[in-house]
Amino acid sequence: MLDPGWLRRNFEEAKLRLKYRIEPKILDEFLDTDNNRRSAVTEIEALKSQRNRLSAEVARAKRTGQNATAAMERSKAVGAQIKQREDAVKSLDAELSGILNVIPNIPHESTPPGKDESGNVEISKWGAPPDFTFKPKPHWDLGVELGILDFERAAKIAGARFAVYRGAGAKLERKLIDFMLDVHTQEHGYSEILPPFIVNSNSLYGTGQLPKFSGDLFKLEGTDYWLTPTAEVPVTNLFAGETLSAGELPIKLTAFTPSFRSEAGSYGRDVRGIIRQHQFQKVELVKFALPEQSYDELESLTADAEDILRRLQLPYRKVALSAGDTSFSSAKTYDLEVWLPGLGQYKEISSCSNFEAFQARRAGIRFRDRAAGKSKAQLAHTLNGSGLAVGRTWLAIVENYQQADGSVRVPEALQPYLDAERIAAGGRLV
RNA sequence: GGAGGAAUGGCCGAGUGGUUGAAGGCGGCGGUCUUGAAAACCGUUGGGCUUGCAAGAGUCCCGAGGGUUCGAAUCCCUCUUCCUCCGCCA
Repeated sequence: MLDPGWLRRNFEEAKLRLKYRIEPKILDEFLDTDNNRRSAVTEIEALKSQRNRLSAEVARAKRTGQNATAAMERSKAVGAQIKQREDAVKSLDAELSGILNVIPNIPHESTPPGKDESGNVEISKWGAPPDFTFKPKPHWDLGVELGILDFERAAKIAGARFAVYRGAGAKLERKLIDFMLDVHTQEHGYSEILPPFIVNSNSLYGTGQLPKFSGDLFKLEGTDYWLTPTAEVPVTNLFAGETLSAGELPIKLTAFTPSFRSEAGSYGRDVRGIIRQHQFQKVELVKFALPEQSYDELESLTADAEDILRRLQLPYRKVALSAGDTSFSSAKTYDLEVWLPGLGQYKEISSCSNFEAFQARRAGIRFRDRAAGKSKAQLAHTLNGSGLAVGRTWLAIVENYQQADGSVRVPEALQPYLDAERIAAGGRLV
């Protein structure tokens, strides 16, 4: 959520900077509703002030044994007026937050202009797509042939967009999680969190998935529980409603969780293989930072995610998303895209964003800088990025490291984890 | 799942309808004293919103949301969380 006061005072600037993200009409609605609300609030507070004075008068009269009937009558009348106006304020409040809830974050000045992915800017490229002496297979063929991936049985027990990993395939997924967590905790200075995989509405509201994107989520029937769509939700909300001290920032957390997404509206997209699933595993990086340091922290967070790709020797590129392609709550986002030989294209494997105070304002994440003599709590900046999406890393390895004989070489960095050099026919680790 | 109990400011803890945004203590900050520190003493010490150039003024907040009342931290209802006991369970 944007700061309504800032939006009011910088209205024209906001309109300009949000031009790729939202209809200007919505911002006009904001201004109207905000004006109406504020005049209603001013009016109601004047009435309340009057009532408080009358109540004090009653108290004084009763204490000295005088008749208080007149003041009580007047106070009662004022009370009736307040009640009436309160309903108006309540509905204006609801209207205003309804509007604020659909206004996306203001793009950072370094975010490229553009209304969709055509405005994205490639920042860098690392590694080269492997040169195959044979026609590389997509993982949905190779994985099934190796017996490490089973879609048919997954469809039987759950449905489309689910996969069963078997043998070396299951172990590869599990060890990738270990590897990523180890690198982030031991080399990059993150603390590991194992959060609930189920969250409540309030948490989803705090990070911005609700109220606008409920259709993308799985809700547990008859409860206020939702399957978490990303570890961003439980981990960012870890400090919801808390005031941190400036000295402990930045706080760097990493978490493994499965992520559950309904993928409503993505029918026909990435239908083959495990690129887009209802459940996928992910190692997430989350940071809480001081406002003045958050853009440096975005660079280092992105570098931490890139480091996993480099250690696995997977070719990738780094892309700055355009204003229109950046997600709702983010002010700036880098996507890391890994090369997939089966698809013959780069595909998103990590999305690293700085949300500035957009999530912190909703979730109530503050910090206080006592040392600097500033005792007033300010909103922290929140950031996150995948470090990495495990399922997509799995398939990137299978496709990039495939051999002419149909086996898959294990990346050097993972060999100690898998205690093997190759995934051979029949899904055997050798 | 059943039966009880609890929730007050950074922390502990008073407060059962009328200057209580909230006693007292601890902690924090500033000061006096001291070569310095400690102790002692004095002072100070939450946040949101509205309004105002500002100083200030107003309003709301005692787990959350409703209600009763001229007036609610105090009374009533619903919910949440925590604790104890019983049941079940990895």
